[in-house]
Amino acid sequence: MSLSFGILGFLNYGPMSGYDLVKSFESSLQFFWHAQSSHVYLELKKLEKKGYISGETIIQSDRPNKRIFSITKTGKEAFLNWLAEGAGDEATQFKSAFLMKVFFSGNMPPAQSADMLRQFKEDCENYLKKMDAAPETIEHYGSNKEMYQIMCWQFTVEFGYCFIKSCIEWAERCIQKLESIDEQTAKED
Amino acid sequence: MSLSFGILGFLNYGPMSGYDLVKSFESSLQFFWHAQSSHVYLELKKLEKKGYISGETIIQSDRPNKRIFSITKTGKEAFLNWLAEGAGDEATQFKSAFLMKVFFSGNMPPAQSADMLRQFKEDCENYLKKMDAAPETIEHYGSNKEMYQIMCWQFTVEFGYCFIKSCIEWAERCIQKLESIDEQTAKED
DNA sequence: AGGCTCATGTAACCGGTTACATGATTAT
DNA sequence: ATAATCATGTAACCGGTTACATGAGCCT
Repeated sequence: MSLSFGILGFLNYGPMSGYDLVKSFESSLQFFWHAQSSHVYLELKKLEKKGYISGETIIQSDRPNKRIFSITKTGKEAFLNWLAEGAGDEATQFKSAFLMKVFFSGNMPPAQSADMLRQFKEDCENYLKKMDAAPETIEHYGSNKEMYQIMCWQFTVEFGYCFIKSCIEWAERCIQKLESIDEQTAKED
Repeated sequence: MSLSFGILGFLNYGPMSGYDLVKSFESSLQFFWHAQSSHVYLELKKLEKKGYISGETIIQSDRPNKRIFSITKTGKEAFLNWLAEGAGDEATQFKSAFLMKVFFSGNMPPAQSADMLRQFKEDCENYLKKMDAAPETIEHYGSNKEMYQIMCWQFTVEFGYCFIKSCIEWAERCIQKLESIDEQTAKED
């Protein structure tokens, strides 16, 4: 469901091909929504059937032909309705197989749990570095409307940034606690 | 996939029925993994077929009969292997339809975006309250082993706590920014 | 010659959700 | 009476993933 609204959202900025959409997802939403190209094309078909978008084939001589999709009036309405609905309870709910692993990690030696968390921390740090590499989203803006648009994008970036940072801090605290009980256990033996 | 490992994890603590499992999920993992009862029963069937668990029917006179499941040797192995695998890259990856909405919220008036975030903040605060209501997980522990087990559970609780708190702070910052541009826009008119 | 970008798809599968069905006992 | 708890499932569906297929042009 959400992928289709993501597609509508991008097409609302302007017409583009399935290929372009995949790129757009990769370069912006990828932090909290990964889109497989196969899935995008499938969803485009469904959206076209529903009349939310309309596709136009463009014949190219030097490159493969492509289909450019535009959002229709009904599509725009559906998208705007989805936005206006606001955040449901899914907002506070988030699934994580990793946390489930942490929950059950009492079943392996503390040292191993600590290793897992160290790996997690490292992954987070690498993620942070990747984010720092491309910070130049806001630089200058013309109208207020444009600034507002960019601001909303920036909100999600900030969220990701804070999230990852708090993950690292959390992992550090956990590791420390695990190390201290590992020492205790060693003494007891 | 992950639900089945969650089931194995609980059964590794001791035998229980499908109904008990649903309760266990609700009372502990529910923050980051919600399990539908229908799904649990389906998964139990699959796990039994695989030989990871074995069920025994218990006839009750005063209540409906039930099936108590125990983890088998191969099941235990599978579970331990899953744990030992460590956190994959899914750990840093997290999906959120809500953040997608925020990303696209430049398409509705700033005041409406602010409302959405206020709602989100409120939901988070309610969640926090619910968490505070049941903090008495750690009280006293016998052995170190037991303490370690509880510690791992506590890690996930702490994660949830920090996560929600940082969500609230983030939302506050966003709302403030939105309010300031809303004032500006009002002046321009 | 080999790999990258552009470009679009199909088929099988799977994990999970929603809706529905049943029915006894126990507590209010 | 009525609601809640105990207890287990089936069927339809859906969103998403994985693997696979194709093929031309461009850059090194």
